[in-house]
Amino acid sequence: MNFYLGSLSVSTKPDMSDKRLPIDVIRHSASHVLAQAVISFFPEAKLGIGPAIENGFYYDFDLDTPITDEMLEKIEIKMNEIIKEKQSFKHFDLPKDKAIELMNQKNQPYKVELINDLNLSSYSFYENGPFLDLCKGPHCENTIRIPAIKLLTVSGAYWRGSEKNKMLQRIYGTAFHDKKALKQFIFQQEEAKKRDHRNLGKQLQLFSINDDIGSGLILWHPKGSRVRHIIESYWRDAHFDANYELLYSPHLGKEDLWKTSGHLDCYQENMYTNINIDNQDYYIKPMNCPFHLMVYKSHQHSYRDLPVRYAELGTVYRYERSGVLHGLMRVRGFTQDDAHIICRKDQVESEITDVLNFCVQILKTFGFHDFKTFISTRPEEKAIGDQQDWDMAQSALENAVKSADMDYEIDHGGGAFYGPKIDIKIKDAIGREWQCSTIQFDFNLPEKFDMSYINSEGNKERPYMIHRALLGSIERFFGILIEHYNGKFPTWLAPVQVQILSIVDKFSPQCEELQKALKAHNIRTNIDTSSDKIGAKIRRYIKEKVPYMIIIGENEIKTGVLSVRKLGSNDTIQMTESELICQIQNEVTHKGQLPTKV
RNA sequence: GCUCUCGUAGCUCAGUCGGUAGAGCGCAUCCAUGGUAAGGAUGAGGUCAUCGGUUCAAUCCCGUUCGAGAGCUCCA
Repeated sequence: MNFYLGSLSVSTKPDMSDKRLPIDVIRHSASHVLAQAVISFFPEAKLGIGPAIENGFYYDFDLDTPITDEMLEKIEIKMNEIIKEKQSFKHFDLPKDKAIELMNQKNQPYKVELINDLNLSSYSFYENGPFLDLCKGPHCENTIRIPAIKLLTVSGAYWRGSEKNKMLQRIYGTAFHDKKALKQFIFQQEEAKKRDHRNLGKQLQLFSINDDIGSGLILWHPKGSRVRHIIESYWRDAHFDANYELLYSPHLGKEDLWKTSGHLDCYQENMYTNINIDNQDYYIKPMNCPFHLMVYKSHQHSYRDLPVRYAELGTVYRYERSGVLHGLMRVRGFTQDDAHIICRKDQVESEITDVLNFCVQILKTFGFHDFKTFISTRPEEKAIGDQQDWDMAQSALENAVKSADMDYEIDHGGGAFYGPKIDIKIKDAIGREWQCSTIQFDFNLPEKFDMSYINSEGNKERPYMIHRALLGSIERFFGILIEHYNGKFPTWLAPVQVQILSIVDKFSPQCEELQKALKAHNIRTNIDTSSDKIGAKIRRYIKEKVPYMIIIGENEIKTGVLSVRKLGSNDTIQMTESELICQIQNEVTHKGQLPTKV
């Protein structure tokens, strides 16, 4: 819960003898200075909360005047003045009634609300200079110990995170131990901005989103489609190798199907409205599960048939509120790399282990090597399935993670009502974490769809069901890949692998000949025989981030040796056609290339 | 959905304190045939997102709708 006094989340005691205070203490102190600066400009501002957060701090204000970017600059200047004044942070406690009296006197209704709700025996306050705040602390001894600050953005935030409450203005800022660390942080932010998949998607002509088509609906351009096709081909081959069967299922289904599955009860707010066909209501699918289960149910299964592994690149549509849409990362129509494993109890653990290893294999192929796993267990309230099944499933998940030798954390009570799960987070080239993969037990759907198999005694038995997605959504994963590689796709993924450049346009026939030869080896090649100078052409394909450029001129034609320029290198390497083909094929076979260092 | 900010050529962006607009890249044509990050010239392209209001006059001011961005909330 993030709506308490931010200070409550700071548990570290400051050690004043240590020159390096905990970063949260510095940031939290900086948030007080921020509030102090804002109050100095707007004495009427009502204070919300001001905690330290992962990459900095914020403070919420109820203030009628909108805070502009220029104002933000002024506030930051003021903050630096306050810091230089070396104001001491003084701490004192008050009983509840006195605390409320003090905050009423300061005209701070939100603080009064917090005091009332916290219900403690005494309330802690911090004071520095003219500024006073309800706060558990701890703080720096004085403001000069806040070494480097920067204000970042202003945005809206609901009081206590609830849409029902008033929207306050939130100022985000950050603080670091020294100017160098602050600079590094700003550099990282800028780096993230530079490799924003929305910009790269436009520059590299990978995809677009068209207003006339609709928000959150992706148009895959030829180059993006090419990359997607490569991803999907690899994915399909890998799934066949791992003994999955691949399915295709329709994009909509009758109302009764979604009633049975429970989606109309539990998920309707994310589903698009009904389509009436021949007096029957149909719904566009937000998930693939019911279709896969229907395939399972299309005939009777023996215990000998299990496990059944059905996978599909299934395109689903979900209503997402307009404000949450974001490039490829959050869309309204997307393709899940979905699978459902239906198995016997005695197969559960090995299935989970296999899925986990398979998942790691696939993620590594795409250049991700840093993983964190989270096991979410049975929620306290309303969960279906008996405790034995939950225990069995949870230990299967834990054993699988252990045997894969992966670090994991347990999120107690964090599972869905229908079963426990493992989520896997991957770290990208600039240290950001993304959750793509999820492996979930489902004790619900087998019940609802009355799934069964015939056991060795000839009796009907309920199978176990595991739902999993490895890349998550192809759209989102593509967005993450673009940013991970900064648009410089490794050779096996690059939409164009080789760009052939002629020095002079009269060498076109030789270029075409080479292209034909490379194409015969499944190498994706384009030719530029335009009348631009070679320097201009090289510049163009560096910007297009093509892995290989081959320059064809008089010398090459005479010697029969190719001049090859690799992306990221300013030198040309001489190699024969077969050497080049061999090198590219080698990269394509091995995959898994890491992004270049930032 | 909510708060704030924004919407000018295919792209990135100037600009007009109210008198219907400009650059660079890209595109087209021509000249140039040049060896490793931009050769030169000419030209085409815009109801200044939409609808309405104020005004002699709106791209600019006010309001509406649509869309985008940063957040909140939610989530793959």
